[in-house]
Amino acid sequence: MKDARPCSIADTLALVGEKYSLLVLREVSLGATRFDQLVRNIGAPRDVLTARLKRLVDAGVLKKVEYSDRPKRYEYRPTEAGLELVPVLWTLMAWGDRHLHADGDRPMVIEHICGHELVPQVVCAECGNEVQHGDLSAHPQAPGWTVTGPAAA
Amino acid sequence: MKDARPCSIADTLALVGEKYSLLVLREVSLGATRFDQLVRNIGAPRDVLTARLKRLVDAGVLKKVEYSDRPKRYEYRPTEAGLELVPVLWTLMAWGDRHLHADGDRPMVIEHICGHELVPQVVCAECGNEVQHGDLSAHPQAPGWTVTGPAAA
DNA sequence: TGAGCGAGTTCGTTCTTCGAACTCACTGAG
DNA sequence: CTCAGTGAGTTCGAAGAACGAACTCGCTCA
Repeated sequence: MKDARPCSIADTLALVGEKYSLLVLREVSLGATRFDQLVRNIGAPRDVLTARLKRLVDAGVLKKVEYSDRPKRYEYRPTEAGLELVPVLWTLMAWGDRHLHADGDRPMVIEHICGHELVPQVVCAECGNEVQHGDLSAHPQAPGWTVTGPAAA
Repeated sequence: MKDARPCSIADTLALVGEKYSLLVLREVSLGATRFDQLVRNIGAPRDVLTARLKRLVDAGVLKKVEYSDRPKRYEYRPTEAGLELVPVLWTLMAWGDRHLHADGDRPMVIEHICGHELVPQVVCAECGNEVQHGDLSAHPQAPGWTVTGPAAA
């Protein structure tokens, strides 16, 4: 990572891309907000989880909310910024369902309020069309980039 | 990760969630497909990159394409499955631009074919509405899940 | 009085990562 | 022909992170 390109993808992954971080977000977004629930549901070592939670709180992705005075107890809830990251999880889930559980035995199904099973799709907010790889062009704003142009499959 | 919940998010992250893997996908999707380009642009140690590339090829996210016989040289290109993962990158980038570069000095801008700057949005493929956290409900299909229901901010 | 719980902390071992140096198969210049 | 250079890795020792079991601390309830 020494002399890497400046990049918001890399910056975001530096925050939430460590092992377990996105699984923490999955859990808190589903309502499992307490330390021992997270340990159980994610299967992470307690000390690692402690470190991840601290990082996510410091970054403003999670916030600690006191749910008991005496003894002081806190639960972890997603912030607005954290919730904005949740769609990434559904997109990853859909990819995993498609490519890693092609047999159809998906571990979980998400239902959208419209009544259908959620199939997340990434669209351009401006024109509403699905984002296709070939429809994009990169415009570096910072030094360090020499883009060859999107590659074909 | 011992006794974790069965989950396509976790499964997907086990494949592409290791350090550098998604940055490899960023590079190859932008056309930097060769080993030394990846080393330079990502800043990863060469041996780690070797391991990541092998994993991504084995998983069917990348494929090796020979571009020179004598000496044998291969480049790494995204497969169809790999390209399906790319929208995740733009979503992460947008989050980073919004929350980590709030001052506006974004390292890169992506332009959509519609002429506007790309602002990716995750929608329900069925009804076309933006996916809001509160509009979803989880339906576990496998044992190991006890969902409390979506949490509020 | 004493078991139990939630939320961590501690600690020794094991697994990864790091980065510099090295290898191997060539190519192209002198 | 020789020799510097290049691309794509491999090797290796040191440093750092993850693992998991055990322990602590504050408190509650029987």
